Amino acid sequence: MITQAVQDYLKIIFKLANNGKAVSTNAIAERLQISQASVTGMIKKLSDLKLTTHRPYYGVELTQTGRKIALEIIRHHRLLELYLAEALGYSWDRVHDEAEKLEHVISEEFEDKMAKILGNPTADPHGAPIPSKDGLIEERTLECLSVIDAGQKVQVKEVSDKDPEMLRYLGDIGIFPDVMIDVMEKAPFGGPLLIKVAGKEYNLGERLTDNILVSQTSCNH
Amino acid sequence: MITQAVQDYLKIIFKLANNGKAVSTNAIAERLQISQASVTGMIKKLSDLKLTTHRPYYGVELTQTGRKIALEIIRHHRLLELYLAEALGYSWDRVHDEAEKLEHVISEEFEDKMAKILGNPTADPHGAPIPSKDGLIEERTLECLSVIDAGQKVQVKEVSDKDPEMLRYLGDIGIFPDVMIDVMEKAPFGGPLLIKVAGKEYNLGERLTDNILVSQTSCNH
DNA sequence: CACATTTTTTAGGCATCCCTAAAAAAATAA
DNA sequence: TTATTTTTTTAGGGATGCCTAAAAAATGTG
Repeated sequence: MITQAVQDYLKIIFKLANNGKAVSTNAIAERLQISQASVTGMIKKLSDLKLTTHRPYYGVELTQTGRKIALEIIRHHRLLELYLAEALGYSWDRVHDEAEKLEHVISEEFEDKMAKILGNPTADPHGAPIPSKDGLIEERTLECLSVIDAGQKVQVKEVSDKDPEMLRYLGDIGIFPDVMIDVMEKAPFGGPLLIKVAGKEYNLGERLTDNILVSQTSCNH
Repeated sequence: MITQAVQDYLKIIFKLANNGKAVSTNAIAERLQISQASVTGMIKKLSDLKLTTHRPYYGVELTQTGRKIALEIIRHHRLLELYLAEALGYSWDRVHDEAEKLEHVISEEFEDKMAKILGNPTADPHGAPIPSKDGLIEERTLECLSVIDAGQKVQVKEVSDKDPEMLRYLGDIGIFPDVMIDVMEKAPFGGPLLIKVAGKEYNLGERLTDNILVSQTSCNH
């Protein structure tokens, strides 16, 4: 039985793995805010279910099946975020928590109907790619705004959906996916970044710029 | 903590109580398809939580708080059914199962947004009344179509949402809430009812007519 | 290499909510 | 009233998924 807990583990393992790296049980525990011992137990179960492989003191990796399920949940989540924003009028800082609960219970039919109504979208309101129905996800190599040098012009591709307060601020200053940003100045030692968006200048701290993913090649979306 | 199991118990107790009658643990067990012993245990817990009162061998009743929660869940369910039908294009035989899962996880905000989009509706696609936000539900005294005598003209008010196959058949022959039905003949001993809907005649068995609620005073809806 | 630190696992428990089987209480019938 | 039947409860367990505390394995340091 694929319980909600199992789904959450698979999802987090997928996200932490990034490009297929093995994930420490430690990292999983921290992301899920549970004890390390609990993770050990669950990982054993997941591996019995052939959803993960585990080499102790090395890390956890998803199997083909585990990855498929993870992507299904992520598809649910991101479609839901977009649907909540578009169809129900949610502000983009409130979609994450609602989607987090709904993603585990909606049916295939619900998923398909949302996708159809939204025109088979490829990105959620925060710019994150929506996996396709058959488990493919766009791989992109984006950079944090925090590592961009002064004088560069970049395009916002994605922002973190975790912190509602941050999202509200970003919305206030007009930072959304696809928006162009001029990096004017960069203070040393992780100091703030002076940027220009839509003609206005702002100083952004590192906690913010770490959560904004951009591409320098302003490839058209 | 109001778990999903608790919500399900409260909802079923409310439905079985009908007009505030005490409900046997037995009846709850049957409706929830679980053992009687399990119900006894849960009822003890619900009563500890002050959500029900229980007099052994007499029955279970909801407290004020228990009733409030039950109506909240029922409101969620019925709003969801209507939303799924109206906004997502679900057929009316498929909304129940989906709503059954979603009702436990949607937020107040989701509830409010659906209600607003739907124009604060008062009935779900099967005609069942939607409780108001503050926990009031329309009380009506309807009759089963199965008890109506030949020669009567009645208005459909509500049909059971439990059996998808039945709903598809009812839809096929044009029986929906608000539709008028002429009862032409009534065979004795629970025999079929000959009815006329929209100019066409059909023989309906008791299993069907027991699940169609009508009013004789064709009060305008 | 031996010791300390970090990371992970094992051991033992707890809460929830379900189960079966047996006992007890109430209702019904002879 | 006594026996039978029905209904409900008690007793004892199981699965899931979390916990803390202690043990074990790997890694880093002098």
